[in-house]
Amino acid sequence: MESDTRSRILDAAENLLVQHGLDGTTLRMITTAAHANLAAVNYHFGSKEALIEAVFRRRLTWLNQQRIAALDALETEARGAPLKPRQIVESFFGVAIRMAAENQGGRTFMRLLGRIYTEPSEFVRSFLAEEYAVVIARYKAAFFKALPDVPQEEFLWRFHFMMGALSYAVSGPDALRILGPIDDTDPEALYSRLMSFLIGGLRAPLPEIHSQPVKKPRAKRAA
Amino acid sequence: MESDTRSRILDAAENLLVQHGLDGTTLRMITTAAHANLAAVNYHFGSKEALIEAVFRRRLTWLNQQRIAALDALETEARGAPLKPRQIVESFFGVAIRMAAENQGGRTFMRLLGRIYTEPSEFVRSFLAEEYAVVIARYKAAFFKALPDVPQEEFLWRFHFMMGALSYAVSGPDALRILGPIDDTDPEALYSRLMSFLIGGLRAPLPEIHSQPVKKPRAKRAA
DNA sequence: TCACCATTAAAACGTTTGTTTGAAACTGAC
DNA sequence: GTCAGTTTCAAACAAACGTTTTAATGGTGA
Repeated sequence: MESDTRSRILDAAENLLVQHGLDGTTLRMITTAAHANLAAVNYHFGSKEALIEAVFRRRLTWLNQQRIAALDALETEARGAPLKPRQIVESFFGVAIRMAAENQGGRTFMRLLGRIYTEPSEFVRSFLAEEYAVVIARYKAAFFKALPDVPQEEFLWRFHFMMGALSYAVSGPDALRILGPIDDTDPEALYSRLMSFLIGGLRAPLPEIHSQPVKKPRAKRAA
Repeated sequence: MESDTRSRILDAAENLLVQHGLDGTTLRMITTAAHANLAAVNYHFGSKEALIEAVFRRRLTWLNQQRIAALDALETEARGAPLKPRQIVESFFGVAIRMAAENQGGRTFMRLLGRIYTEPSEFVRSFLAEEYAVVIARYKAAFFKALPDVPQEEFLWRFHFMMGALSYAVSGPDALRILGPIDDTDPEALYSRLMSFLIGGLRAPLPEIHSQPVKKPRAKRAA
């Protein structure tokens, strides 16, 4: 019988981590919220770091599997033909947005993931890189096949920018309050808005890089 | 004579905060790095929170003043005519990117700012909102004048997405390593890349929001 | 030289941190 | 009912935290 104390702790930790950060969240806060004993964390997970890793792995593995499955489906349907850039972007970011929209837990996790992504903590990056490795490779390949004339580097940068936009998109009402009163209660609208923005950014004309010789004098459409 | 212990502490804190976060950075780490006594922080700033606030205010006020000055210059030149959306975006984000490109301190600060922006800590948001209030109002107005048919809400969301992209753009090599080896040593190239992306996202067709009645059945160019 | 002020220094303050301990409580199998 | 194995519990651990205190230091004007 899978102890449900374990998952109560995971849920509580997820909620508190997104609210107070990695170091700001204490084991006592977590165990109190989970109605568990303080020692339960070290018993079930071994250490605080191990708990944090478990919080991320629990949903991130599933998320990236969904992404790969989505890409598989697209590629099967395409029968070897290159995918449209829009399809690729939608499958990658759509899974994330959908996860954030479906239930409160997914929403919390996506916020947490967006926050953690830029955290330079070494133990975080080690398992993040591990979790992302295969999915990034797959999407990189799909993209290069779709747009062979767009330099890999250019795509990676845009992908990176898109991750930033996604992170802020799910960051919750806290960050938004700085800009003034905005309604963020409609996940469907958020999905549409973010997708428009991402596709627009992705298809923007390639920049002219002045630091090194540019092949074509005129900027051209990327997609 | 302005104590230079004070500014040594500010510099050290800036560097350590971006690396370890707000709670992960201790006063002992800061004072050691600044070659100052532990008590110096409480003497010069009063508390750890006050120090953090000083770290942000030192550069953020200047940054937003630059933004307002840039907008002033544009509007003077336009003589009452609406600005181009591209000009507005370039003046807002260009200042930031330029700050990150000019020296190591500016680069560190922009990374720190991008990280802190989504932090739901109350004391952080209170002075962040205060610092951003006027500049946001000015840019909101300029934008509404430039694109009167684009709903305010739509613009705010896109602005928010753009902030996310900027945050990740300056987030440094740490986050990038997840995507694989990318060269981020060229600030000029980064500027061009981000600008292309932002303008592309900004000018994307308005999304169709299905949750509520949409005025126009066909998506139209936002700019 | 003296007194005055701002700054630095070392030491200690009470809390809180993650972790460990050893006993108690519970579980299912025989 | 007993016993092994798992899980929970209260209590304590050393270490590190932000802050405070008190004394020493260094320079400036009278």
